[in-house]
Amino acid sequence: MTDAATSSTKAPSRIQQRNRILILDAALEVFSRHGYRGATLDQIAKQAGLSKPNILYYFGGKEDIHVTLLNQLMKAWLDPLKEMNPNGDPIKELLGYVHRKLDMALELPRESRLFANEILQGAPRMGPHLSADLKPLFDEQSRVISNWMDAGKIARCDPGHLLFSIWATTQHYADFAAQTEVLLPEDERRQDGASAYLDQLFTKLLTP
Amino acid sequence: MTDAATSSTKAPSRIQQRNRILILDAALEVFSRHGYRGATLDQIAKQAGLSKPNILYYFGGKEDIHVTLLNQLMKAWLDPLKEMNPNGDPIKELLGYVHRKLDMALELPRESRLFANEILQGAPRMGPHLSADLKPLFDEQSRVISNWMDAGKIARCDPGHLLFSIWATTQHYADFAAQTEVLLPEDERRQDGASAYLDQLFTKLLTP
DNA sequence: TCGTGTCTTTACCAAATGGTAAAAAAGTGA
DNA sequence: TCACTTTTTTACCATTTGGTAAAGACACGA
Repeated sequence: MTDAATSSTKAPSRIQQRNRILILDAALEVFSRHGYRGATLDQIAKQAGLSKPNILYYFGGKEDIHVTLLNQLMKAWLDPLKEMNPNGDPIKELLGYVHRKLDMALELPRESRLFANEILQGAPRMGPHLSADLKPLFDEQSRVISNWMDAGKIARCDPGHLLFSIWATTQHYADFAAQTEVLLPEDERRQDGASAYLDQLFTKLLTP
Repeated sequence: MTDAATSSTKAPSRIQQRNRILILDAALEVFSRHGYRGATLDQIAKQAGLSKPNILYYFGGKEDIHVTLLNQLMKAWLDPLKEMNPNGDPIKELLGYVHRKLDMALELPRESRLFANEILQGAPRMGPHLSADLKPLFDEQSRVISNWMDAGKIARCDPGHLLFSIWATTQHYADFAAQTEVLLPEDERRQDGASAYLDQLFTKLLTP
């Protein structure tokens, strides 16, 4: 057999599991910093502590690794949005989403940067995913928000742009960390600062 | 003389001016899409309609082109922030800044993406600039905003995070355009949508 | 302990990449 | 027109990059 990556046949061995995780973790680090074209297999190999040919034993190639990461990412990206409950308290639901997103950005900055890099480059490998997976969910949740507004439970605003602004403000703390770290003195950089501010921002917007 | 880029001696010829602009414009296109490492001189040369050695006649190298772009960018980036007038009407001044930033993002998306790429990668070439140029201005304007709050002219909130959220929401429309273009149907993608929404968002936040 | 399949390394490639040398071409002023 | 400078092209080069072939090393059940 030439490729351990083909999950077609049988269960992966202990070593396979460990090394695939090692590789994906290293690749996440490198891709999220340099983008697809800027990343090299040698960097990934070094970061993973494996040789380059060994990496190509587990994955079909550079693109294969990148695609695998992007697929994993898409799931983690959509889940918090799905958790919004149409029957819950609207403001609580939306603020809950804001905080979930912020926590994700702060805890998984590499994933956030990987996503940002892909979109920055025009989403060459994730365009289809966006249309097929994100778009329907986006439309659905936009309608949920719209209904809340129709019911007078939250102030009226554009639901789409509302979601954009939630994404923008939360992911900013991961994607632009290099900037915020320069601008905010270390003692002001605690999570609660951002958390409290975003709470205030969106509470004021949504309160009727 | 070996390098037309050395502005040391005398005024640049018509051809020099034209070609340097051609190259920088092409480089902006390529760097903003692929980041520093992902961009190649061949791409830039092709985009500029010049040969690679010809490009290296005008610039010392890949890094030189990139640094030149980054320096130009920093100026354009700081100017809108400088325009905030401490003696003007606070809400008007801040909303004005929001709109200036949004206009910039929509009119100069490549510049915005170049900046985003650089920060995403950890600001390896712009860190010093951030500390030396952006930080003082950031601190100064934070203080101006703080004073407005002390005077009771706008609602109290964290000035630093306020600026972050302005940057995040406005630049989102440039940096994540590939995403918004998928999510928003063409007829809803007009600038006024974003403009009106951001106006509402920050007006509500700042109104005491 | 042996054999069979799994994993890793060594030694390579062809193409791409940033960059250079030097000659040819094109301007330019007298 | 001629000398002189500026600009562009052609022909390279060393290194890096994604990827492969094949031989070794290793694990593990019989």
